[in-house]
Amino acid sequence: MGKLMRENPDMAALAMEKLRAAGLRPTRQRIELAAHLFAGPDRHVTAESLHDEVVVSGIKVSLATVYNTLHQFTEAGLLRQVVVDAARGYFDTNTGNHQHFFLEDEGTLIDIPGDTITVAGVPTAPPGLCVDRVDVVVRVKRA
Amino acid sequence: MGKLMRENPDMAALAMEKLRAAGLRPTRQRIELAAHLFAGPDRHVTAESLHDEVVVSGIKVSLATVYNTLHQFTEAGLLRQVVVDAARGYFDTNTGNHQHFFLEDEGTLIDIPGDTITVAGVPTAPPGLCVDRVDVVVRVKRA
DNA sequence: AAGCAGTTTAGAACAATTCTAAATTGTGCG
DNA sequence: CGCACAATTTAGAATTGTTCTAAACTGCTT
Ligand SMILES: [Mn+2]
Ligand SMILES: [Mn+2]
Ligand SMILES: [Zn+2]
Ligand SMILES: [Zn+2]
Repeated sequence: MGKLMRENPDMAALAMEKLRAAGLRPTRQRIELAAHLFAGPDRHVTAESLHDEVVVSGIKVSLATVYNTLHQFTEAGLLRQVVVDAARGYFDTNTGNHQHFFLEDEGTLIDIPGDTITVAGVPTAPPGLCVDRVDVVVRVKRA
Repeated sequence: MGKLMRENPDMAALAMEKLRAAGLRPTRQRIELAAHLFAGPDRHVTAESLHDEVVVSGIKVSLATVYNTLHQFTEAGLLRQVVVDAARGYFDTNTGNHQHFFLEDEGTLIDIPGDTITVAGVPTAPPGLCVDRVDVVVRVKRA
């Protein structure tokens, strides 16, 4: 069950579709990255974790390109960033309204569906500012 | 209105008290840092911002000591860390239950009192884990 | 005052991320 | 097709925030 695009024309076609729709030129690297990110269920990646994964799958991509691509995908609305760790940035393929468990020992994220947690009483933003987003992070540890 | 401890024996005495109570030897550097952190209203600092501030006030402290001290204060329960930015760590003198506005353009934090926001429906932690804390960050931008 | 553990520090080391400038590639056009 | 050119990729250097190391220093006890 190889993951290379050249062995999965359907996934590649879908990825190219998605890239064109986002106004991004479908290059080998972007197609492979998009296939890894969007072919299965939602996921949370780090630039480095995604890079390792793609490199192992046999495609040559530089880490700089992974960073570029993650940022471009984010700007295009295909990904969103999640801030839970002051040392690492995470990217999330689930761009809808939802929250996270953060497993501090492992450094992994688990989605909490958007209608699970209710946040009430958020004060109005300070003058001249507006609320961009309300993030809830449930930090969990070994019991 | 100098901020040096040698000009403010009362603040220095209070800081020494606080340090002794926390089991930390009251050194020149720790006294100065504690005075800056705890003499006024609650605040949010970065290692670098606090270092700049203390250096300007005339005391010689290395950045490494600021990092060491911030971590020691945090372990002692005098500070807590706030994660809002993947590139920088923030420390908060308010260790009680409260939430934050994060001004993404400026990189500054504003406290939201602990009884303002209500979070309901937090699911139970995954097996073998327990909830350490639930953080809410209200990200705000220029209107 | 001396001794010593605890503390500070300069500077090196590290880790994550961004930048730069050159090489490569996708796409439109003749 | 095969060129031309802009868009993209890349290696490697640079930057940034933070931690580490090992040597110098300092607060406390005697
Ligand atoms: Mn205070
Ligand atoms: Mn960093
Ligand atoms: Zn998610
Ligand atoms: Zn706060």
